[in-house]
Amino acid sequence: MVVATLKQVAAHAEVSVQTVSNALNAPHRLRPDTLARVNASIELLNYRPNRNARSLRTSAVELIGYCVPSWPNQTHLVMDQFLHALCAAAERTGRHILLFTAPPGVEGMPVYDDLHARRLVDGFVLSQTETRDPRHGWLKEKKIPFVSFGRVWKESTQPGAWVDVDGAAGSALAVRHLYETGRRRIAFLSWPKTSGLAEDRLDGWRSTCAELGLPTAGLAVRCREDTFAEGARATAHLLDSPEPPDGIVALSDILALGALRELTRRNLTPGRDLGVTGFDDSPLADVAAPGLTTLRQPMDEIATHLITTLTTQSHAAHLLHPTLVVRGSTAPG
Amino acid sequence: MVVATLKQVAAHAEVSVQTVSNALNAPHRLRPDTLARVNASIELLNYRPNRNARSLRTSAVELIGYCVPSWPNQTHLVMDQFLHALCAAAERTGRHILLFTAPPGVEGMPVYDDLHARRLVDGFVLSQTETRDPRHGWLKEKKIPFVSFGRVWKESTQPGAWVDVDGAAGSALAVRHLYETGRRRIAFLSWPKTSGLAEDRLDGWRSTCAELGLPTAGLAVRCREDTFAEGARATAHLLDSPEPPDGIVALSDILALGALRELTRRNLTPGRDLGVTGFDDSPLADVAAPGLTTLRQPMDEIATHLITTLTTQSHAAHLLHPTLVVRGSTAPG
DNA sequence: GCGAAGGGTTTTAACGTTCAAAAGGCCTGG
DNA sequence: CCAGGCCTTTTGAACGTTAAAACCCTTCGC
Repeated sequence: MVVATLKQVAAHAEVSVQTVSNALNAPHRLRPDTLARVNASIELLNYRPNRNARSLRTSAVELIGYCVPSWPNQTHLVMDQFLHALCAAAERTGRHILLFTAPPGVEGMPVYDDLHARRLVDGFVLSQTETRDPRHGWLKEKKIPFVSFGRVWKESTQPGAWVDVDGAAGSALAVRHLYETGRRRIAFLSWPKTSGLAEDRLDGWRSTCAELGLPTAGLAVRCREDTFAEGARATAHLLDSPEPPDGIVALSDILALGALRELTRRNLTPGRDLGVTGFDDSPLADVAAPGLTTLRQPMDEIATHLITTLTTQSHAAHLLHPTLVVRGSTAPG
Repeated sequence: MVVATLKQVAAHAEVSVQTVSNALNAPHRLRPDTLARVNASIELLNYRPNRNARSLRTSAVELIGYCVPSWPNQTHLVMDQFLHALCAAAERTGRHILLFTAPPGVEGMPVYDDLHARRLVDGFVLSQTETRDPRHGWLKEKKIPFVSFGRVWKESTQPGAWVDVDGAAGSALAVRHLYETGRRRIAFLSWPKTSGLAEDRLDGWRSTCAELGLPTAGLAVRCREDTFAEGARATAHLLDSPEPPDGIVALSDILALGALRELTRRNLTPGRDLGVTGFDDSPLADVAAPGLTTLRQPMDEIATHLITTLTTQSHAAHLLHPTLVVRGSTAPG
């Protein structure tokens, strides 16, 4: 069956084309009986507005671009959660997500420009934000709408709107939870200093420990990369120290699982002998045994804020809070 | 800067609008000097064709729909790889991927229909195919173009085109690799019988063992779910049997990692004492220690076939072969 | 020298929708 | 009975592009 057009619906309902258009976009303008008649015809002919014609006329495509990241060495285990949430949020406003690939950083900007100039998308959601991300200024200068998932760190004035999750608050939650389950020496597994994300989460651990009067000296370990082996190595290092910790807050689920593995290897029981927490609530946290206590990013909230910020063109900043998902790895000690 | 239109380029190059259009879509029709003049104007005015106008006229949007899956209990660790490959393949033909959400199974079909009827997409890539997937027949009846990632199992005549990876061939590769590294009792960690995927991979293990004269009796274990704990439990069960295996082919990387964990717990060294392989080459395989030997899905090839099959509307079937990625977990025993 | 053929370019007419403005209908009040 | 105003509906044009036909000019064959 070929799709019906406005014209055909109009002919069937014996009104003008514009009236049918109004029935869809401004029903209050129609007399109730006309509206009913038109709607009946719409229903009967199974009419669906042609999005291309609409976009051509209104010059708004209701499509949001998202560059699908390809990390050579970093794993992104929660990308499916993020995309699902982003899609759902977009659909709640009648929009959709258009995926594309582009070189990382500022080299990719011509691709963004092209997509926007050719009217494939109205704007962009950026992720994988880096310190002083050059993409922000570029897009702003070209007047291309965008919103960033992730703060542009260390900048007092942001060139654009952003949404982010408070990593420090996340660490604070983890530390307090470990404290409440009886731990008093809480270590932190981190990454190299180059990552703004890592510093944020590390700061939260440090300040919360200070507030609770807990020691931090010698309890922060930097892992070289995000692997099980590095998490295990760092944990081994901590456990072999004169004063081993009784709790570990890890910067990622992967490091945390590495920690769990090291505990198991030493015949220590995670949760009982030592509390361990991860970050991001990746699928791994659930399939691990014991389940990994971790900090869940509020994906739906993030996505909703991203979409509304982008579509209302507001220059807002949203700092959201992660929530603690408690599983076996922090069973009361 | 407001984007230029064909009209403006035409005025600038002192030709008609259609000539500019031809310069882009059928340059051979123009006299070389005209073409050069038009191209110069295009360049100068930074002209980009408006996709909406084009689509309206040609009724082809060059967008492919993909329903972003949300598995309640199954993890999909290679989705980012898949999406990246799919995007890249689409872009190679000037197309893009449009993401959307829909209820699983046949309940979601009205969403597909709507997207197609409103001309947001030309067709769909389906994934998460199930046994006798009802979506295929539904789409075929509505004449909505689609291609499926995953066979509709056990059907002799498929209602549509598909691309899939030969799981049996994958298992065969794993078994032979373990055989060549000296293992002679090779077990298989599987899932419940309900999964066509699992049966395919299991069959490959069984037949290859038969070919090599290896035993299979008592060496296939079904895991209840895809978790580390189940993988570990099954492995423990195997190791405790009177004749323990010296190799394990697991249906998934997660089960394989569960197996590795159980080995470590028993102070066995994966790779030296027992060879273990996984499936799918998820990021975990690389971050595990030792690295997990696993079967990589040829994502780029899959994506390329999906896109070309969909866009050429051919009724083709492509069965692709996984490749073995050897890491430490099968170091020669 | 004239019709045919053909390459190159322009003209005309859509594609399906919405915007702006005009037209029509109906009621109210004088 | 008509002017004025409000509410509903129609008309005309436009969004930017491409397909098809028409047109012009040159070249070719006889």
